[in-house]
Amino acid sequence: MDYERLAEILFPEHLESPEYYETIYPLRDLPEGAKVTRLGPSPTGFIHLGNLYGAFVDERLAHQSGGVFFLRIEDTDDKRQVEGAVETIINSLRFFSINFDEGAGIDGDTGDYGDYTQSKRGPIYRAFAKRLVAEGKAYPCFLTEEEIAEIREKQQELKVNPGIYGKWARSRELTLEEIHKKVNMGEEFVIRLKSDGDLSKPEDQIRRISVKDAIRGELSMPENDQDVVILKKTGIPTYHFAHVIDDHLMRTTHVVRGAEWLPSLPIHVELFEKLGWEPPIYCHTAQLMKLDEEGNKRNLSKRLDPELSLDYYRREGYHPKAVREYLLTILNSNFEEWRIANPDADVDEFQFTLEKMSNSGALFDLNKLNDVSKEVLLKVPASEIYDFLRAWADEFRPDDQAVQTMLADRAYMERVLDIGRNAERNPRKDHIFARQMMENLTYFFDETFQITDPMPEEVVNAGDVRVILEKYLATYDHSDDNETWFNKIREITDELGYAVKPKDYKKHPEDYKGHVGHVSTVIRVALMGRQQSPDVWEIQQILGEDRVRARLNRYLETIA
RNA sequence: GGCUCUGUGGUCAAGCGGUCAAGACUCCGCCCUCUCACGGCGGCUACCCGAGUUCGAAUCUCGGCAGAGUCACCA
Repeated sequence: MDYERLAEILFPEHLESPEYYETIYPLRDLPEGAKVTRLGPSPTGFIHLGNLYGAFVDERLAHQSGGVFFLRIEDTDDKRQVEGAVETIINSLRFFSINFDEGAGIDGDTGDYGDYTQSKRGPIYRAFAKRLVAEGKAYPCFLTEEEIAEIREKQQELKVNPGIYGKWARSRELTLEEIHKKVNMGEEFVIRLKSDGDLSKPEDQIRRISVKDAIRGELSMPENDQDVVILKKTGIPTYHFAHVIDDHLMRTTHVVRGAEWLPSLPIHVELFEKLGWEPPIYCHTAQLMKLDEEGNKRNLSKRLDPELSLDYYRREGYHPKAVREYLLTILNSNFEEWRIANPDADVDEFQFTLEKMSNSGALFDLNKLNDVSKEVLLKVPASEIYDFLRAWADEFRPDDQAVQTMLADRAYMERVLDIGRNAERNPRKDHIFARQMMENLTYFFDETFQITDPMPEEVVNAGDVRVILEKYLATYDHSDDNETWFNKIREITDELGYAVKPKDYKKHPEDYKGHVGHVSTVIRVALMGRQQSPDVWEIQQILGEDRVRARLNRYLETIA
């Protein structure tokens, strides 16, 4: 067979030579050890936690080593394009401080290794496919869908591996004349890799490939024997071919991708071999899992788990720093240790390593995220939290009157946010995510203040609610310091026959109507509408004297 | 079904032939305390199973089992 001739028949258009592309995309001039990584999302615009997890690995690898992190849009599947998706991807990741150095972008591409959108790289793929055909390493296949289905049925009957390979690859047998004729008649075809693999041999004679994965170590699996499609009948490459061509030409050093790609690794290895290139270092990450209804672990799925989309966390109002730190705790097992030793260090100072990555899929743990978030937010100044809440509210709650009024007075809100946080020891860790914070803090604002909790039973039974509030109001002096203020409560407590020390009450409940905690709770409920809150004195200082008196009076009126 | 990956408490995980098998989160109890939170102390709960190698196995080998992934002109 004259393969050169075949290549001309199949690719009659003018194409640059492979050597041309090698020249215009030279090796990158980067310092020793610098890593080049890439994110290759399909442009559906949908990003979930798993994508973020992977993107984070790419980003750290590149930026920790002084390398390059670029965005390549993998839109070779023409069926699922979504308008504005690229922009969404970039913005979503930027929100979490994951920024690209080059690649497809909003204002066109930046970087010298473009085009960064696969659908625009047609001639490049075709040039290399043509070369493969000319060397007898790839061939046109005219099998129709129906014929392939028949082959599969037959294979099932015979209980052999399905697919187009070896003797099943009928188009391999076609002569140049037959092909030429079919092409002239306008028959459609795909280009398939002509695999050298043979898995029908006795097991001990099957060649195994061995790949060193940066996360998983030595990987060993049977070689590829499938004549996979590299160019679809539309002339567009499949993922396998695009990956090999692009990552070679874009000089990617580390390919970070999910473990679901592991089974197709032999295909990629053979492709690199046939093209005569050195493959990049593969880093197959474990997949984030989720517990399904039956209690089984399962991969995160974009179709089944919309609540795990990045948008969910943005809507709830998780701070990006919190999500970032949480991800790091499941990404690198030694991160938590490091964080305890370096409580105030910037996350980026942590040396992320592939070796410390887990091979098994982690279950997403909301409890842990919340805990991490509390710690993270404690370190974020109130003014910054305010900015964050403001942005969150404007994006997700623009018409929510309650939320908007709570944020109207910046200085006031900042004081509210800081309550109990500046204690020299054991500061409060109340803040987790925006929605939770806003719901938590409603009692600071007259517009959203509501009495939701009942008065304590002990006091109600004794009929002392009114007298406690009246005495409290009578002795209230807004300028009292915390200690003076509480001593007054102790006096009222004692006068009315309640225990000043809760312990006394617990020891001899028959001697008292209740204890100082119950008395304070009456004030809490009247003032905050809740039985639980941070320090009352501190809250009062923020509310201001007028508001405090007004709320107490209003409560007395309602029970009059 | 073939191939591949994974298997330590409820969750995430240290561990690399000798440990009373770390730690974090959750849960429970106690302490601190005017409530809640914070903090402190303590507790429950784990090496998938079975052989083998070895003086000794969570760690090495083999065989099961379980979960996950993948077998497209999708990525």
